[in-house]
Order: sequence, then C-alpha cells, then structure tokens
Amino acid sequence: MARKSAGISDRHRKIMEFLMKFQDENGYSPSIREIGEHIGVASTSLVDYYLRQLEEREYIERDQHISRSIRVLRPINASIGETVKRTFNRMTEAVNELLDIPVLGRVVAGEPIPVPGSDVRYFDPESSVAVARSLLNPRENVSELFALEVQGESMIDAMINDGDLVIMKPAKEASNGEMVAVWMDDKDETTLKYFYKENNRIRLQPANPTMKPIFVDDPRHLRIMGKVVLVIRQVKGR
Amino acid sequence: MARKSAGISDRHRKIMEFLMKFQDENGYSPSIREIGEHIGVASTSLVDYYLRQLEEREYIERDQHISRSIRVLRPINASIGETVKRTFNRMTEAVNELLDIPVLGRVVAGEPIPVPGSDVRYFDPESSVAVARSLLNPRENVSELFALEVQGESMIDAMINDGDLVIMKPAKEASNGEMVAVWMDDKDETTLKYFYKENNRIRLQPANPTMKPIFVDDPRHLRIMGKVVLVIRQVKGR
DNA sequence: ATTGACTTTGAACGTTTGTTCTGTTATTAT
DNA sequence: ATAATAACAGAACAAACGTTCAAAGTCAAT
Repeated sequence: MARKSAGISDRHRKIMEFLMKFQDENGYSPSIREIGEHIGVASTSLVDYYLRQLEEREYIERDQHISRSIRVLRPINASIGETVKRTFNRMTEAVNELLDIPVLGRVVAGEPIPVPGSDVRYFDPESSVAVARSLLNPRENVSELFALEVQGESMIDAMINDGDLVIMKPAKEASNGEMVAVWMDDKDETTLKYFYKENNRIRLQPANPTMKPIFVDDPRHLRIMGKVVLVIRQVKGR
Repeated sequence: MARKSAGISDRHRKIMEFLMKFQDENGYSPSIREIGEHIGVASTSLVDYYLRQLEEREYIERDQHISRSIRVLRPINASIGETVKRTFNRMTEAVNELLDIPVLGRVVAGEPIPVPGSDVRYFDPESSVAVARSLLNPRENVSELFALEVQGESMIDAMINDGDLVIMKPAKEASNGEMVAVWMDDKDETTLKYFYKENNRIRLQPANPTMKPIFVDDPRHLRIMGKVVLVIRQVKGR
C-alpha cells in the first residue's frame, strides 16, 4: 500500500531544512555523516533510514553509490525570498560600482592629447578600462571621464611612467592644486603638472618633489586640456 | 588594455560546459573521473590540473577532500542563448569583475611592510579597495592580493608618491624584471625596485630612469616581501 | 642542442562515503 | 505480558573519490 504524504516527523523536517540550508551555503549536498552530525544522530544507518523514507515520500531523490547526490524535490517551509533578495542587491550594487571608461588614445609629449570635444561626438575609443567607482570622487561626473595611455618617459617628472593609464576629465580651467594636462605653445609639448595661479603668473609644479617648477607669465601660451583624476600603473609581470 | 576572460583553452571551456550541463541534469557536480571520461582524459591528475587552473582564474570553486564539491562561479558561453540568460551572465560577470582587496596598512620607508603571513591569518584590514579584475593579469590568484598605502616621499625613485595605493601579492623570491618590495637589512629600509639577478649580485633598479641602481652582493641582506602588481594614484581633487 | 614552461600519463595512497548487517532499545497493539 | 514493529547504534566493508608524485612527452624560445 503506497502511503501518500503520511507522517512527516520532526526529524524529517529537520533533515529537509538542513539539506536546503547546506545546499544554499555550499552548492552541494551534505554527506550522510554530515547530516547525522547535524541532527544529532551517531549512526550512518539511521540517517540512511530516514533518507529512504524521505525518498519514498518523494521529498528527495538520490543516486545510488554516488556521494552527495541528494536532490531536494520539493522545498519545505520556503524562506528563499531572503536569499534571492540579498543576492539581487549585491548584484545591482556591483554593477553600479563598475565604470567603463573609454581609452581615447595616447599621451605623447610632442603631440596634443586627444580630448573629447563637445561637438566632435566621440573618438572611437580603442578600448576601455574598468574602474571601480569607489576609487573616484563620489561626486565626479563619471560620464565625461576618459582615459589615456602614457607613451614614452616624458612624464617622469610627473611621477608617471611609460604605459601608465591616466584617467581625466575635460577642463579648460583649473583651480590651485589640481593636476592638469596642459599644452604649452612655446614648447610644443604636452605635460602633466600641478596647477597654481600666483600673483601675475602661473606655476606648473611637477609631482616629483625633486623637480623644479615651470613658470608661465602669459596664460595665453598655455592651454589646459583636462584635469587628472586617477593614475593607474599596471606593473608588467614580465 | 582591459581584456576579459583571457587564457582559457579549449579544454577549459569543454570542462566548464560539462560542469554546467552535468549540474543541470543531475543536480550535483561530476566527480573528477567523470569529468576525465567526458573530455577524453585518462588520468585523474590531469583533470585535477585543469580544475586547479579554473580555480585560480575563479571560474570554479571547490572544497578540499570533499566529493563533487565543485561550484561554477561564472557561467561560460551559454549555448542556450536567451535574453534573460545573457543579461544574467552579464550581471554575474560584472559581479565577478569587481575585486575587493584589503588594505593592510602603510608602507613607510623606515619600517618593514605588513605582509599577510601564512600562519597569521589576517591583519584586520583597515579598509578595502575595489579594483576591476581586468586591470590585473588574468591568471593572477586574486585571493592573496593585498594593498598598502604609501606614506611619505621615500618611494619617489620608484615613481610612487605619498598617498599612492600599491597592490601586491606575497612573494619571497622574484624573477628578473619584476617590481618587488624589499627590506634591506643594512639600510633598515623598505623600498620598491625592479629586481634583476645578475652574475653574482642583485641589481635593484629604480623605476625612474634617471635614477641609478643599487647593487647588493650578499642576498642575505635583502628580504623580498612581495611583488607589486598594480599602482593606483588617486589625484586629490583638493 | 638545451633549457624551461607547460601538458599528459600512470599508479599508488589514504579518505570519504554509501551500503549492509547484526543487534539493541523504545513504542505500540493485542 | 507479549509479540510485532519502529527507532537507533556500531561496526565493518567495498566502492568512490580527491590527492600526490615521479616520470615522460610536447613545444617554443634561446
């Protein structure tokens, strides 16, 4: 006589709950001994005994002679909503944390840097860098950020090396103490310097404290292209 | 140059697909031998070899000495391409793209750097940095990475400034061309230098090309603490 | 031609694990 | 009370399984 969903004891319920919890936490089923330990049963045979009952009543399924092969057929006492909700939150958080910043080109000392003009829609970005938002100023307008790869060793006095990745935002002016990318007409050169406006001249201070500043008297010989926001150096593992 | 899932051979892909398919059909993971049988590999060690690689690249996860404990961390190449499945993949990818690296402390020239000892479980990390995985070597074992904040200007000859964030992995030895953090007994100092082993001495080359190298004749006066993997400079918006 | 990094094999070892068996203790019906 | 049935223990076993190691093969760079 096939007994239907008859007598589910307290033990059965405990086992089912443990199965689901263990599955959720580990991604696979517990062994018989692990089940026994958890429900306070010393002998493996007794656990097997209960499992067989659960199997007969079609609460679970398992494959003979295969470790950890228990499948839960129908969840008992569902409290799954919590888990789903939590993982969903973590996912949306992570997705928002990740910025995709286009790499517009290279910074070469002797050439003006490529800057996204307001009219010129987009340079086709060669590629993009993924950057965590938390590395940036929280109130940064991330949509206008762009990245440049430094080519050559012309920026060493800005403590920036060949291959470094500079992330910046477009700007035509700067405040004191900000690091800017400037094009100097008289020198035909692009550099990265800290910007300071003094009485009647502009001081461009290298990041390397051992280097001396450059002074510019006529601001018209100087074009600010953008402000540096972040520098990333990927050390070549060789 | 942010590229995604690099360094995955055909075998790896085949294994991942089998893992997902098997999981889907049986509700639990295949054993090592079952995997080997399916991809046409006779020895269990070779399967283990591949699994370890997949583990390092964080495609899967498994628990030691536990049968069928493989967890698929990120699905690969879903052959059943539905819109839902694809967006789901993109989300999990994004989640996996984001690494949380603990900041263990500061690098000060006159002090040894804090390194996660194998026995000393964890310094309580002061905080953590979020870093996109694509910024790192794809086969880097990201779980052992840690970050240090540079304090003072003692590292300027390594092109690293006060406030910079150095991400490194523990190491006691290094290969030529790698940037390492070393403690020099005779100078009582921690520095970051490029490591080169020459005939009968060690050359420590500053990253700044204008600086001269340091030569160490006796390797015992030199302790390698770790290899530098990434340097991040958050330019103070002031 | 040699090195070195990566791939592959085969076998062996020690656990983990499911299964089975014998036997004991409770519970219940008669 | 007694017999029958259900609940439990403990041990023992063989298969399944993860791990490790020594050794050999492959392939590209030097």
